[in-house]
Formats: sequence, C-alpha cells, structure tokens
Amino acid sequence: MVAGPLPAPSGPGKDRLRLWIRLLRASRTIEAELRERLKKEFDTTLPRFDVMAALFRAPEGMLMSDLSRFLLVSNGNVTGIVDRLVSEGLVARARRNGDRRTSMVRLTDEGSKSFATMAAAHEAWIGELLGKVSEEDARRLTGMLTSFRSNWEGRE
Amino acid sequence: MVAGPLPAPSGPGKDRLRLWIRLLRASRTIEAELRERLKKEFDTTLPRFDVMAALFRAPEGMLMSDLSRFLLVSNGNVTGIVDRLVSEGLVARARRNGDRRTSMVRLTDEGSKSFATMAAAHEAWIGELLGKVSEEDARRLTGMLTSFRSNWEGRE
DNA sequence: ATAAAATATTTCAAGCTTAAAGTTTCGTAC
DNA sequence: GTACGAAACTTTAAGCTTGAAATATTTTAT
Repeated sequence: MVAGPLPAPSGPGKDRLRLWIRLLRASRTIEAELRERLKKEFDTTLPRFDVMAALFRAPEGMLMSDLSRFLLVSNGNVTGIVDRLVSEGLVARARRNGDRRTSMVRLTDEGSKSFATMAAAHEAWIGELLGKVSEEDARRLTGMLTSFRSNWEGRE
Repeated sequence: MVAGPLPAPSGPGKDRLRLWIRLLRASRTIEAELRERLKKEFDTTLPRFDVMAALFRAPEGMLMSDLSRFLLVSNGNVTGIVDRLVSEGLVARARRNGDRRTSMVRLTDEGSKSFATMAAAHEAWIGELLGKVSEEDARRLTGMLTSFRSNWEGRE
C-alpha cells in the first residue's frame, strides 16, 4: 500500500495508483505525528480522541451505531473504546426510555472540558503540520477531495 | 479525527483542519474497501500486502529495519507480519555472512507469484475506486501532495 | 398472540500496532 | 583485547481493529 520512491511505473491507471499511494503516505505520516503528540501531551490515543470529537459535536449524545458509522469503524470496536472512556469518567452511557436495546452515549462535563483543551492543541498541530499549505491551496485541495468523495464513499 | 458534516466552523486555520479531515476520511474509506477485497478475494490482509509490495520492489531483499522505515510502522510490528508470511511460505529470511544481527528478507517464488496476481487486482481496484478522478486531476493532486510532503515528513 | 425477521449492541478470536524493555552482535576507543 | 555504546532485532504488555457469533429487544407478518 505504501509503495514509494524508486521505480516510476507508467501505463494506464498508474497515475491514480500513484495518487493513492501519496494520499496514504500523507495521512499515515500526519496520523503518526498526531498519535505521538496526543500520547505525550495528553496521555491519550487517537481513537479515544476521535470518539470524543464525535461526541463533542453532539451534545445530546449519539447511539453506538451512529458513532461507528460516523467514525468509519466497526461496531465492536466502538464498544471497547467507549468502555475505556467510561471507566475514565470522560463519557457516560444513558439508557433510553423508548428502546432498551440502545443507549445514548455522551461526554461528561469532565470529558467535555478535557476535549476542549485537546481540540485546541490538535488544531494548532494541524496548522503546524500543514503550515506550508496555504489556506487557499487547502480550500482547493479540500474541494477536489470533496468532489471525488462520492466515488469512493458509496454510501454518503 | 474523522470529524464531518454538520457544523462548518470558520476562523484562522480552519481550512487546513478541514483539509486534514477530508484527507483522513478519503484514505480511511479507500483503505477499508481495499482491506475487505483483499480478505474476500485473496484471504490476506493489508499489512501483509504492504510488506509483500515492498519486498517485490527489492528482489535482492530488505532488512527488517528498511521495511519498517519504508512502511512507516514500528520495528516490532514488522517482526510479527514477517513471521506470519514466513510461516505461510511467502517470505524467507536469509542470514547474512557479514552481520549476524541482520537478515535479508525476501519473497519466495511462491510469494512473488502470489503478489503479482494480487497487485494486478489491486491496481484495478484503485482504478475503479478513483475512477472519477481523471488521470490529469490525479497527476495534479499527486503533485500538490508531493510539493507539501516535506512539510509533514520531517525526514524524507 | 406468536413466530419470524430485523435492529442494536456486546462478545470473541485473531491479528495489527505501538512504545518500551530485552537480547545479541558489532564497532571503536582505550 | 576489553569494555562500552551503538545497532538490529525480538519480545512484551496494552490497546486498537475486524468479522463473525451471540444477546437482547423491537418490529412485522401471519
């Protein structure tokens, strides 16, 4: 997946393949840097941060299935991460009146406060890591990725 | 990390943040699709495919440390993946004459044949998943990502 | 009302991942 | 040539990840 430097294959489709490899390497590199900083600065992980970010945007709470769909990860995966966040007091599960299969998951006050701090640092890190991308280029790149989104995101 | 739709925050740096989120969602979505197909079609995993792809480009073999640096993953990680590939007969470790700490890792004939088949399918999948991206747009996007690479890849 | 299908979630096994600690081997300075 | 630090790997513990199986609850069809 992360093929790279040396040869430079050509032929039909090679440009798309090369694009995919660049895309993957860029996101892996940035992701690794963010993971390391989250660990060092806040003693947390990327998956925990992701879940908290999703919940921060939904003060009324989210269902487990909403979380897993939004985060693009499996159902069982979210269970474990939420379990750990609950045991750390950052997230709470609330039984619902109507449907007893589901529970609303939301940030606790502590979780919300904790996330606000991390989010500010996170945004600054992105600004630093993508510093050489001008705001205008960023908008243009975002636009290109957005316009192709329907191609790979079959559902959205 | 994978924040998304609803609100549309603005302010300095928000464009870069939005770019990062798009980048991450694009690569995660495509990655998930590839993982699923590798599993279904070839009963293998993305990490195994990555290792084999790296080795395929280096017929003379690679050191474990070369592999982990190239693939952007930790040293210990590669050990486990290579162990499994060895036990499947797709990869071989060869002791070196000079330095007894290291071993050259390379594809076996079976591994090489197996990879060639998967690589063809893989390239076709990418062509399909990125089908709406014209070859020209692909080259342009690749160029933009490449020109910003030094920003996030401190080493290369 | 009852059975069957659908939904929401958790559990499980296997594998991936990292950071840190441990092992072996090498190079180099005395 | 001995000791010391560096280098290449492996091992370990904890956590992430998936797909599939298991639970529990709700909905739908009869």
